[in-house]
Amino acid sequence: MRLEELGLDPRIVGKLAEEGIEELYPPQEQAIGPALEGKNLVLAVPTASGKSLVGYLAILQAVLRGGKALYIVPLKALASEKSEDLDRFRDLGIKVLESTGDFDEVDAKLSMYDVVVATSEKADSLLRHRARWLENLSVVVADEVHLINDPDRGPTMEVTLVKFRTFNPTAQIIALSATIKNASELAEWLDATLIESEWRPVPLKTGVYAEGEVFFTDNTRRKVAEEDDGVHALAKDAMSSGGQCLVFVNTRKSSESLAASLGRVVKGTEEFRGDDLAKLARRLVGDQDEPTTIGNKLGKCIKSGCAFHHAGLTNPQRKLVESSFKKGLLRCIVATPTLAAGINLPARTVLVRDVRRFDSNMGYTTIPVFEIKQMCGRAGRPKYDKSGEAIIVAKDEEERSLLLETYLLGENENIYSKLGTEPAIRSHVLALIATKAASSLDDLTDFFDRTFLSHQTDITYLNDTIEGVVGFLREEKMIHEDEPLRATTFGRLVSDTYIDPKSATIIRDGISRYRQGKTFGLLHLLTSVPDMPPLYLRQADYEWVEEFASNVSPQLLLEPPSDLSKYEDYLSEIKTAKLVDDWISEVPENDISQAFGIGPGDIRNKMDVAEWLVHATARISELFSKEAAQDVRELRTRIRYGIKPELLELVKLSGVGRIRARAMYDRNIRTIEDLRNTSYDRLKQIPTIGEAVARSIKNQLGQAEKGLVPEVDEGQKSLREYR
DNA sequence: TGTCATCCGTTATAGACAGCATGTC
DNA sequence: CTATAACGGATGACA
Repeated sequence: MRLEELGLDPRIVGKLAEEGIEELYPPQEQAIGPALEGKNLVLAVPTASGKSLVGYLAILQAVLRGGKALYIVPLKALASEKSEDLDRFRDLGIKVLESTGDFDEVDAKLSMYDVVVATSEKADSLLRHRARWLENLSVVVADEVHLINDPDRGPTMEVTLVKFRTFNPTAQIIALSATIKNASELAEWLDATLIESEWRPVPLKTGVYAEGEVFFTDNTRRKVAEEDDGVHALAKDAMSSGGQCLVFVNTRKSSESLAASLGRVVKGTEEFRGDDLAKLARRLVGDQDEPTTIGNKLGKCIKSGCAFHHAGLTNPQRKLVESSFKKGLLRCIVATPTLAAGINLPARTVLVRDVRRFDSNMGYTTIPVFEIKQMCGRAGRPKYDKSGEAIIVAKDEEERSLLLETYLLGENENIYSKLGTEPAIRSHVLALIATKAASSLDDLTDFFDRTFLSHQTDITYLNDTIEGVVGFLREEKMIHEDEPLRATTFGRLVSDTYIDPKSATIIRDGISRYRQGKTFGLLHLLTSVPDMPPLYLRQADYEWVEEFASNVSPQLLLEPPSDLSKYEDYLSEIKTAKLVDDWISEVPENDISQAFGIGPGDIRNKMDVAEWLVHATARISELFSKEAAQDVRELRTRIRYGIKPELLELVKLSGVGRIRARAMYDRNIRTIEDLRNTSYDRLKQIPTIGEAVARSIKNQLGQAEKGLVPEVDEGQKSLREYR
């Protein structure tokens, strides 16, 4: 069917034609009717089969008629991917804003935009902050709604959808999901039209390898040279015919070692472009603020044309790997599951080496069918490959048939609401009360009656939990004693800062014991809260952490646990606090990375969490412990930049972070006053400070040189991206 | 005596969302 | 409750 016949606004059709889109894929075509009619929709189709476009089209159509739209995604990386996609329609007059925790935007600014792309947490946060903009929504697209199944983050997605349906019943909900077994249940819950399909734009051939031979699901077979182990032989096969290859493994270590050895395979192919890769590797090292072991390792791998990819890498490193793979320069990536659910990064061949994975709660477990399919779904690049190939690697023939049955011929799992857990209820009940969406127990039960949880199970048992939570919130003075239920200032603050109420009580109690100089105690407070995921306590850590703990114990604000079963948690908290402490003592990144056995990316993530929590702590201390507030605010800046107190002044300048501030300080430029007395010429001589940064600093001091136009500050831009 | 290959027990294990700025009579 | 790759120390072969 031609695009014009679908009832799309001609302007959209024109724009799509420019993009080379003349007709829709079959599932898109099926979905577009109900989508444009404004019906609620559940579209459950494989990854990379173009389900986003359905969302985009509904959004565009609505916006051209004067509506507003929200596009919810599970990952920040996807938020930028989707907002870039939508931004291509800006000549139609559509203004798109990417809103995540990284990009701060005030409510007032929102009104300038037609479409907001946000993570589910950010969407919920906008609701908690009562953003007026949301009242005028006409379309809500929820991408990857199967996130509802996630124990940690699912409840937010679910609650957010219920809120939109409750407060804005006319808004159209478009839920995009991977193929799941109980999509119909989801559709019933949302009063939505269900469209399911297994169709893919590029045909996908799937099979399982064992002992030199791949059995495909279409009953064909293929022999593979057996001289190496399976993965090497398969990768060689894939790449020698000019294709790119994506390998999924279950640990970071494996991804690094496999990438190194697969590099030798890449070197033997025609597509190997050694010079360009060497250039790329050099760029990688040059881009880093501090050279790290993992960066060097990655550089080495990149030189051989095969990179690894996992969350220990920094964001710039990850992006570099992704973009050079897209360009075809890298021939192979060995990745942990980061890439399975992440951004769109297809390859002709996908190899799944591991179908089991270690889980700290459950031991060694099999990976859900749904996840393996997501990995396999990355095979086949639209427009480039005639077909994609995904092969799971088995140990022996017996396992081969098992894997074939369960993963390739078997059904996906159901998704289940995870909203029934106490932490989720605690946090969302408070938010409902704080935003005045609920003022009685009945209001709360009414709300929970509209959830997917309630659609799936009988939730009368929840009433006890809800009452218990309300009791807890009263006791902790987050809501007032009397009816109707109302949040206290404290309660509203907790809801607004988005921390777990439990965390808030720990912080509030701990902060009251703060005395000047107990900086480590503050750090420990931050790391002992449920919002801070604990660092793994290795056997070798035990001794030093224990010793360190006894040294710093006078500074602590919390009693060490008397309960022996919590002792390990306590040590792990101390270890994490020490990590933050090292960071704000300017211990080189690589030393931290080595000592704690984590990657630079992990350090960044941990510090992000710490900064968020220290901010919440600052707000809480303003309420309960004013004496501490100033010190906490200072600590916050130190965590943000990773600096000792002496650099606090210099870092106020935009474009100046830990590295440049330290460079100036060590050259006796220690205050803003010192900077004024430093000439532009001297400034630009300092390593890491070039002409542009020197000029920007002078501008900020009001010492702009004549004839120099103040320009957008490069330093600040890269800093933002980096964080 | 020093060096390297091999064996064998030990060790650690995927990912990633949230807030918000500052000041003054 | 489950497994396994990679590491590191101990051992042994050999010059």
